[in-house]
Amino acid sequence: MLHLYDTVTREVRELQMRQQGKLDIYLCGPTVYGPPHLGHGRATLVYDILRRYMEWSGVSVRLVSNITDIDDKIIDRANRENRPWNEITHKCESVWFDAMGALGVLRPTDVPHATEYVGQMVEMISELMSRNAAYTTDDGVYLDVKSVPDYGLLAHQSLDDMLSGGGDREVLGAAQKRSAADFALWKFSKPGEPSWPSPWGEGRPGWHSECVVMSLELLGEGFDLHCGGADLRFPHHENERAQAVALGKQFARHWMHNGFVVDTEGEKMSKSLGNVANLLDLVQHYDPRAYRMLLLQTHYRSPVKVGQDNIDASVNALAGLDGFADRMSKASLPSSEPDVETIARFREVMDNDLDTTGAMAHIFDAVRRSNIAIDEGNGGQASALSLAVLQMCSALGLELRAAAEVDAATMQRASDLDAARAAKDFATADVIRNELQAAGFVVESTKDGTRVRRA
RNA sequence: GGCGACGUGGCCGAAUGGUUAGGCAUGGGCCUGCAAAGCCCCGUAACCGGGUUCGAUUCCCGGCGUCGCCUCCA
Repeated sequence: MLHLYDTVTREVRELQMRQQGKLDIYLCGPTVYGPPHLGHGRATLVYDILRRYMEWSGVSVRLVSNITDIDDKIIDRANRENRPWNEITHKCESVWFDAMGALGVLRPTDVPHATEYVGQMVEMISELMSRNAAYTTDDGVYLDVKSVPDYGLLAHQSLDDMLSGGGDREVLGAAQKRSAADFALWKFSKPGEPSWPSPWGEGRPGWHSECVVMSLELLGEGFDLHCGGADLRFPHHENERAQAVALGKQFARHWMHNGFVVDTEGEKMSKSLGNVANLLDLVQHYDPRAYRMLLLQTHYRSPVKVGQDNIDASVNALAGLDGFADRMSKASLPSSEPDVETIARFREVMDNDLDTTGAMAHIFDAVRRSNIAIDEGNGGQASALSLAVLQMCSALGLELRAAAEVDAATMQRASDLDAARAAKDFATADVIRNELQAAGFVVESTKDGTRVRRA
């Protein structure tokens, strides 16, 4: 049984499912107005790991993750570049899914777009109006947060405390708001801006309204888990929840938030600080699995520093694992089942708040035990352990790669090398090895012959 | 100002009131004709000051430092 830290209760507790064996998750997706950055990558990777682990555990997962394809930022960019706004959103969405594909992130089971749910959003806002929880101003429709008694549940701060602070922050929106914490449900459009009809005037939905409508629409009341980056905890998730409460509806029953990606100085990467690193660069310059590896070796709630050293270490660790997969695939081991105890222990570790760092330690341990078994000629043990390793990695979305088959000519040179060694003609053997290495191969001579693979 | 997190060996990064995290890097060894791969070993880690305790990196208090949230943000 998976136990997860819950942002509301601030404790690790069992993740309960409305329906046994079925997990319904809502993950806040991207606003498509620019390229994905490392932070987006972390969030999607963390929940991809959760999803894969649950599915591997036999749970059927429905993962709804939206695309916010109407937003002020999109309009700003369209104006700036003098392009149609939906050309930008289409382009960015396709870049997004390409990047996620490269990272090995499974496509969500549902990808609702905000623009497809505007009608339902208008209905929801009408309901809020009729319940006296919303009001109009010159520039839009706002939720009256005073109508939500436990507003601040996720922020862990009372409304008064939140309003008293803030320092140098500017309260955005209308001066006409009843309270500074009130937020826009509907924004009236200016001429030329994309807009939809509503009883209050032409406009577009507010960000917080999209997710509450789409999550309730697709998953229904009291769905199992709502997740996203820690920066969405407040105000976004707080405000989604506030709307649901004001509607008299039960919202998510468990809240999960992942930690930030920080730069080498330890500061959060954010667009406003300008220290974001583009995810596309990472995916292009490194084995994309390295990012998953790095995240697996960090707890999902801790900040993670992504830098050259870190990525390099992950690349090297991955190379070790791939080398192991390669060794096992060529060792002609007897067939067997994955080692039961090793798998059981893995579950135990993972069920404790997705302890992937512990799980990785456990996997490395199984690799070592498997290597020892093969060195000792215990093929059955080696096979059971290596199958367990592959299964555990796969449960985390980490696909190990045995080296690709090499061409026949190279295989012939490897045989030549072995022949030379057998004849104790080491000079020739060294020449052949140098030749193969120069051609970019890793050459490993063992009792069972020489293994050649691409570096 | 309010709320919260964190400060671990060269780097990254966990758990934990007392006995090995793990990865990467470095060094030594075994194996090997030499390599590579694999395995083994070493590293005398816990920001500072008090306190609780037989015993604290782990709990409490205080300090210092870093970071996050308090309506752009994964």
